[in-house]
Amino acid sequence: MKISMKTDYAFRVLFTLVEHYGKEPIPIRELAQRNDVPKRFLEHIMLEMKAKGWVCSEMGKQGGYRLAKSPEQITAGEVIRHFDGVLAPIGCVSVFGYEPCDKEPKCRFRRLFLDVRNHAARLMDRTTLSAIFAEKSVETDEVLSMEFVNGAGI
Amino acid sequence: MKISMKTDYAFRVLFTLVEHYGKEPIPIRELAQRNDVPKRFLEHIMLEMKAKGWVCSEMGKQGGYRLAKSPEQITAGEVIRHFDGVLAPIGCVSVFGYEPCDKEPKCRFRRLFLDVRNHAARLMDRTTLSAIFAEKSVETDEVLSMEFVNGAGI
DNA sequence: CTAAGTACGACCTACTTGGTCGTATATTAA
DNA sequence: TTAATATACGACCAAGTAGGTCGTACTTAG
Repeated sequence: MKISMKTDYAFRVLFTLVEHYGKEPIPIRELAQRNDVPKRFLEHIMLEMKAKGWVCSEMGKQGGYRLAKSPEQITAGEVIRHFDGVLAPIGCVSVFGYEPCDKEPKCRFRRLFLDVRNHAARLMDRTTLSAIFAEKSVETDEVLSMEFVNGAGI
Repeated sequence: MKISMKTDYAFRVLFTLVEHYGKEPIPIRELAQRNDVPKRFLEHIMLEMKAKGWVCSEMGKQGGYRLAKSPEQITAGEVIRHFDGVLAPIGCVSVFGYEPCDKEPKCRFRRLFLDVRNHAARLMDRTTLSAIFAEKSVETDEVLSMEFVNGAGI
């Protein structure tokens, strides 16, 4: 269930670009340094993001990357779905990667997994980069202790 | 985000055992056949489930597996968490596998991922085998079309 | 004793993750 | 015009995981 490093790196860099939205392009070298991402690896990630239309590039000296659309137009859902694929726990509750369920037992989970998936999808797809950016970090301790009370450790 | 084959297989077999709860033990051979699971692979899965206390075994001829507790006492959450590990999308929102976040950008996601994780955890941990078993399969078409309208394909 | 079970560690293959490297191409400042 | 600094992009690669298979020892009913 964990998100991949690619998604993680992509988000880090996107935030730097959000912060810098409207200004001059930032070279990969700097994006990599500031976010502690391996530079050569980041090259590939940037190309993917460019193909997705989230960022655009300028070549040559003084070149680099900038956001291609406003931060309100990029959702967390898009990014995660691109780098980590389909979010649904099992195929038969996925819309994108739908696979009919032959096995009866599998289908018993539809309701449960569908709930999980729908909630995740709704949240992820409604949350834009600017919304996340504007948000304050949650206090770690508060959240953890709350969960321990519930006993619902994951 | 997909669940592993192990989890899938485990659930299939658990349901067969739920159906047969209170009767004579079922040999792996039959569990494998009925649920279309590779027999030799299932052996390992059954051992893990036995170690978890979900099933118990009887050796020798006429032996096999049966449920070790009542279907109300086994939750979907336990099973998934055992076979697929921590459910949290990122470390810093996990209670079990907590890892402090050094990177600022990562923390921006706390609220979003925490919501997703908490909802998933609550659902999974509250849903017992008997609850899933009692439930009717949802109509496939209904659900899919609903989702297409929302445009929230995952 | 034998047939039919479980128990369990060793092994294996294909795929995925998380990268690195070389090199071609574009842009600009001197 | 050339050196410096960018992006572009395919090839490669090491380690880990997923999803198994196999051999074999042990257990029990009939």
